Parts: sequence; C-alpha cells; structure tokens
Amino acid sequence: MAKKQRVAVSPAEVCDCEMIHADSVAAVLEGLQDKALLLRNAEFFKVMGDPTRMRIVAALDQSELCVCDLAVVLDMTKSAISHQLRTLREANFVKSRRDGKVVYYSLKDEHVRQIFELGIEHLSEEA
Amino acid sequence: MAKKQRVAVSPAEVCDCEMIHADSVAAVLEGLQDKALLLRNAEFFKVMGDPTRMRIVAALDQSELCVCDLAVVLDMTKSAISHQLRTLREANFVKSRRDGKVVYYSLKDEHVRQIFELGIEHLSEEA
DNA sequence: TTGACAATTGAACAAATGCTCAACTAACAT
DNA sequence: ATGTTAGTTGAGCATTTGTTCAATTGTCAA
Repeated sequence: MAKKQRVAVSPAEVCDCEMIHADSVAAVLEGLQDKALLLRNAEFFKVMGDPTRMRIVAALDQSELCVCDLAVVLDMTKSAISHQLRTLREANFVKSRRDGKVVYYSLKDEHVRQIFELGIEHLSEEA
Repeated sequence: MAKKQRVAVSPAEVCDCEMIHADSVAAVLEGLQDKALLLRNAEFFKVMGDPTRMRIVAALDQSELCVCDLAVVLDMTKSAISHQLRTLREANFVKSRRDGKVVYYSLKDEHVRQIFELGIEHLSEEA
C-alpha cells in the first residue's frame, strides 16, 4: 500500500490519460535512473549522433590529426570542422595540443573509443 | 608511391587548405571505415541522443509498458510519446504488440540494452 | 450501432542545429 | 613591422526536429 504512494500526483493531472498498469508504473518509477543522469546520457549520445562529428571521431580513432588534415579527410572547410571540434572539445570527446601554428586533435580517452567501436561492431553484425 | 594516389584529387580543389601531413592523411583515408557505415552509426547514436527517447528506453529497459504507462512515467502526453515511439520503432530500438486496445512496447534486443547501459556506466564512473 | 478509450497521425509552430562567409587571433618567417 | 598560414569565432540562414493540437483509426462493451 505504502509503495503505491510513490506516484505522488494523480496521473490525470499531469498527463492526458489514466494509468493503466499502476503496478508496472510504480515499479518502473522505483527503479528508473535519475532523470538528470538520463539527460546527461542523451547529451553524450547526441554528440556522436551527427555525421560530421562521427566521421571526425572515426578519423581520430586512427591517428592524431590537425584541423587541416581533418578538412582534407572529410572534404569540408576548416571552419566547419573547427566548429564541430569545439563541440567535441566541450563534450570531452577530444583533446588538443598546439605546436606552432598547428593544432593537433586526438581522442580524449578509451571511453569514447569504446563506445564508438561498439556501435560500429553492432552495425557490422546486423549485415 | 602508388599508395599516395589514393588521394585522388588535389586537396586545394576539395577544401580550403593545403594538406599538412600527407602521410597521416593517406594512412587515415586508407583505414577509415566506409562513409555510409559511419553515417548509419551516427544515425544510430542520434536516436539515443534525445532526452525523451533516452528516458523511454530507460523505462522499457525495466519493463514492458503501454503508451499510457509511459506517458505517466515521463509525465508527457500520449501523443508526444507516440511520436517518439514511432522513431524508436523505425530505428529498430523497440518492438510492439497489441492486446485489445492496448499496445505494449519493449526493447527490441540486447544490442540496444547493451549500448544504453554502457553509456550509463561511463557517466557513473566519471562522477 | 453507439459510446468510450487507447493509440496513431498530420499540420503547424517554435526551438535547436550545422554550414557558410567574413572577420579575427595566434604563431612564425622574412 | 609585414605578410602568410593555421585556426577560431560570430552572425546569418536554411534545415531539421520535438511538441502541441485536432482529427482519425482500432478495439471493445453496452
């Protein structure tokens, strides 16, 4: 009984429908990850969820490269690449080091490499 | 020598910069995954890269649920949920079964569960 | 058949996003 | 100092995207 009170407000007040399976809903609400954590997780996947950023990660997965090299590899302008590198940097996907006029980028950690490669693996299996 | 010809066109023609490290570029181009594969990979991550879809996946990771239940759990309208379920269905993230008026959704395979949970793990470690 | 409810769908609208272009900074060579 | 090249940045623009709202379909019960 006490458990049921976990659903604090009446469903009718917060959404446009009745609660069909009160038990399931209560159980899921109980075990569900923290909303903030899930949002951060979405944010993480979102970074990889862009064609250009995905290709940059794939390229850096092989070798450290400068912005110019990346522009050649992806066949895009330095500006476009640089904008996306900013996003990747802010999301902690890549790190950079400067040597003279040239800025070299590389993947930040195994973490990123692991997720990227797992995605590739799964797609390869499906085929 | 022959290897170098892999870069078919002059860099100046396809982007706005000179090639700084011809060797690195050639090597990366050589080993880089097929572009189409990378785009499909980006598409895959993109699906998880939305807060609502992420939360739906998290909820279904715990239990099969109907649209109404999901609406209560996420505190959103059935319509909004249904739209996102469509995206998830088309991307093969979830499957559905109908029982009378009610449609139940669940995660399609281990694949999805594995990637989702790997993301969560990594975020948890960082903290 | 009629009414009720679960779910889906399409149009519309606001917000977010990625690229281009031009201007700018940083570092080096002359 | 001046010029050159690598890289960054901000504004502008077109595209994509997520939610809302209203209308519609599907299923069951009376």
